[in-house]
Order: sequence, then C-alpha cells, then structure tokens
Amino acid sequence: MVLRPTNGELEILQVLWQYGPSTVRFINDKLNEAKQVVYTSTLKLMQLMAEKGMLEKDESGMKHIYTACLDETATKSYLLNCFVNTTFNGSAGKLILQLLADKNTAKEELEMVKDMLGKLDGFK
Amino acid sequence: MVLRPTNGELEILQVLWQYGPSTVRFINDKLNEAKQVVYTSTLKLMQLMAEKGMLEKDESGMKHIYTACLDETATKSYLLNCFVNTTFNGSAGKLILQLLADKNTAKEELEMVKDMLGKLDGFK
DNA sequence: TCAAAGGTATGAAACTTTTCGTACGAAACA
DNA sequence: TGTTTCGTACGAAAAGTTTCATACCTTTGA
Repeated sequence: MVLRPTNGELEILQVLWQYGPSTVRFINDKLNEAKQVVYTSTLKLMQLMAEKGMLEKDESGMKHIYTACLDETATKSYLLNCFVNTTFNGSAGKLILQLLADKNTAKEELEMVKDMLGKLDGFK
Repeated sequence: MVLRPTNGELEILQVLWQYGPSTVRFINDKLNEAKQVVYTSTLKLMQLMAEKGMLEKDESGMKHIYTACLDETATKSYLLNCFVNTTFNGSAGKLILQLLADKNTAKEELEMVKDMLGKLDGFK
C-alpha cells in the first residue's frame, strides 16, 4: 500500500523536502507566504501525517522537529502517474503535448527537455 | 471563476468527451467497466454537476441526455496547470523530465513528443 | 390489467480533508 | 514572582465529496 498525500499534506512535504527537518512554526511561516493558515491547523495536519507514517517526529526538545519519511522523487513520480491515468487516460505523451502546446510553458523549459531527449536517445 | 472538476466528476466528463451526449445508464455502464458504482450514485453526481453548470441536461425525453459543458482541452490544460503548480513548483520542465526518467513511459510516446518539439521549433 | 423493469428525484449518511477554538505546560523576562 | 509568549494536545466542527436507500413515475410485456 502506498501513502498518497493530499494537497494539504503535499504542501507541507514540499517545505520539508526543500528545507529539510523543520519545526511546525517554520513550516507554518513558509505556508503563510502563499496563503493564510492558522498555526494549529498546520500542527494538526502534521500530527496526523506523523500518525500515518508520512513524517517522523523528534520530541526530544520542546520544539518538535519533523522529518519527511516519503521520498520526494518517488512520491512525485507516483502522483504524476495517478494524474496521467485519471486525466490523460494513461498517455504521458498526450500530457506532454498538452504542456508543449500551452503558451505558458517557457522556452527555457523546452530547451531543457530537448537536451534530455537527446541524451535519452543514446540509451533507447 | 473556473469550474474545477473533482476526480469523480472527471471520470464522468471523460466518458462524455469520448462518446458525446449520453444517458446516465450509458455512463454508469462505462464506469462499471473499471469499478463498481451504483446507478443512483452516478445519477446523483451528474445531477449535481448539472446544477453546477458542468453538464447540460436534455429532459425532453424520459431518459435524460447529458452533455458536457466544459471543454476537454481547456479543462485538462487547467488541471494540468494546477498539478504542475502544486506538485512541481510550477516547473513544466521538471515534470517532463520526471516523466522521461520513468521507465514506464513508452518509447512511442517519446517519438510523438520529439516530433512535436521539432514542429514547435519553427515557431519559437 | 397487473407485474416487472427501468427511469428520475431526493434526503440522509458516510468518509475524507481541513480548519480552528480551547486547554494547558514550559520558557522568557520585567 | 507574576505575566506574557510560544509551544503541544485534543476535540469538535466545517466543508467537500461520494455513496446509497427509498419513493415514486413511466414503459413494457405477459
């Protein structure tokens, strides 16, 4: 069985992945840069995540330190896979074409992709 | 304001997009190919969607015919955009790289993408 | 004509996810 | 030593989504 983070949980994981083990206060501050969240809401969510095994909790000090148990790449890959299935009938190609057709996709990103494709050619 | 379909709603939309205007019975049958759903559950959801303005309902006959009001491409593009933002920090490139790194992404899909990139080069 | 089959309408319940108020303990400090 | 600040614990409520039982109407066919 796989742990499927919800959107709220994902927001917290993103902070942990980017900054490493953190306190609730730190994460709540980061979240508040984007939207208003009450401290205890963040706390509650993180406690639930710890119960589920998504986060690990160091209670030795007064301020508890939380660490992500889920691997960033594996989790994102899993979520991406689900998304491709539900939204693009499982076709990664269709998803990419949609992305490329979108004007908002920056030119630099396209270059990055082309480089990657070139390298992949060596293997496949 | 944008109408953001939930997963359940998306499943119904997918059928409508693929097969065109349909009855609840038809859609429920299609959904049941993948998982078990009770008829009235599908009905209820579609009624709610009609209220929200996602579906249009032709009640002239006994069997109501539902039509999708949301455009397939626009909706998928919107959902994709949300997903890129929440999961890949807004970087379409990162998402694509993740997809390409995944072994499950078939070779034919990569070819399709490369073709597309080639054509895009003409414009950008 | 009566029963069976197949529709819709509707309200309630179940579940999941998110939010927040309140209580209470520890630390900082005037 | 009091009081303010900052932390956790916990329960409940709100909100969103999904599921289903029930009622009732229309059509079909024996």
